Amino acid sequence: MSLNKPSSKRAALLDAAKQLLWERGYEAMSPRDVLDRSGAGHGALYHHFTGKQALALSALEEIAAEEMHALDEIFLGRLPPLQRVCGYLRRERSALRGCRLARLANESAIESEAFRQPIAAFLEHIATHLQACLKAAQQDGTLAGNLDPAAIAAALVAVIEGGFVMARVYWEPAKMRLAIEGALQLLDSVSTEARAGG
Amino acid sequence: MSLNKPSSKRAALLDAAKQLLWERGYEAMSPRDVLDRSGAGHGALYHHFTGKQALALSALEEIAAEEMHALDEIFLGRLPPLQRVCGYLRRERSALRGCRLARLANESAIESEAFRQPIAAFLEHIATHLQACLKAAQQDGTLAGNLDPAAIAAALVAVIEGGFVMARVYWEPAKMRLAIEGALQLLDSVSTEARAGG
DNA sequence: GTCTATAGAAGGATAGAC
DNA sequence: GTCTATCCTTCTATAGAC
Repeated sequence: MSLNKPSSKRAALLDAAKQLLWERGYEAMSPRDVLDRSGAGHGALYHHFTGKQALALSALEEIAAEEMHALDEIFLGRLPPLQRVCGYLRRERSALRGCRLARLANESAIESEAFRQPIAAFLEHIATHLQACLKAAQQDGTLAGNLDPAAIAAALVAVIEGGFVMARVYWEPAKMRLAIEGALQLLDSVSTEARAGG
Repeated sequence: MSLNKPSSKRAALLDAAKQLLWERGYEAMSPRDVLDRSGAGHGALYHHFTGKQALALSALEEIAAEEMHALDEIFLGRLPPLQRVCGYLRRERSALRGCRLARLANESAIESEAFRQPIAAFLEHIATHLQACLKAAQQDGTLAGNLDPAAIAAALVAVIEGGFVMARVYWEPAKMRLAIEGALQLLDSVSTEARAGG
């Protein structure tokens, strides 16, 4: 407690903001909510950050870093490229909670470049991984060569993000799984690998 | 002006609400905004509706009806089934504005069944049309028979909704088009029709 | 049916003590 | 660095006149 550790409340504020951004989004996250959950007082917030916006931005950047790191782990490994794609698509997700980053796509704050940046970087990170796998699959002959890897990667990212939207609109996680299943069937049809299950 | 038309402000309120729901979403749409835009006074709103929620719900239902009707027109006609699917996917959209209905997926109000209903009905309407086309295509032999129409339809809906999200996150309408292009390439690869341009 | 006046609560931030 | 006290604005709704 009396260790020489500066700003113990700063981390608590960031943690609370990260949770609330996922649960409620940016506009619906009030400074009061953050304070209650973090246990910090009003002063701490405005000492460490210029305001709600700056706090949210720092939180967003941490979230993006965490998620991109998690992605790297999924795409690591020596599996055949299309199986890595499949592994990403089948990844366990809490569909009803929505995408931790892209859930903010429809907030008015998204019109700010600074706010958009970490979210776009995250989507781009997914697309880059997918595209690399698709190219590798084309080179080793397991994926049809006439497809555009960038376009297919974008479509797959859209299936994931759209799947989150569907799960929430129907309030049924299975809807997201169904959409992903459809994407896998299409992908399977254009691949020449032995079927691995699905 | 002096015609015997009851509640002229009711329609104005609904119109304003329909616009604002698209532009800002539910929580960010304040009664004040609606009044300013509609030209109605405070009293008119609370006379015709019990409050903001009821107004938004009525507006949502009108929006869903309009959009479903527009869908019916797109899927009408005598084109081959896969070309109708293609026509829907290529439909002109204002990507940066987001989906008029599903843009509300991440508002906390979505947890209410009544709020969800018109939005889910809209997505279901799209999926139903798509699924019918895919089944027809399988029957006339232009689509691979091993695919599950329900899953493919869900995947295509997800591509559209996810495409909207991507366009807004990147603030680049082309991102949505790229995702749709990827879906079309996949669909094209599992169809046996002569290429119609892709 | 429509308006103005008003109200209680919450949002977001500043000032200044400790 | 952290807290409490305070401030102004906006949100959503009610009351009651016209």
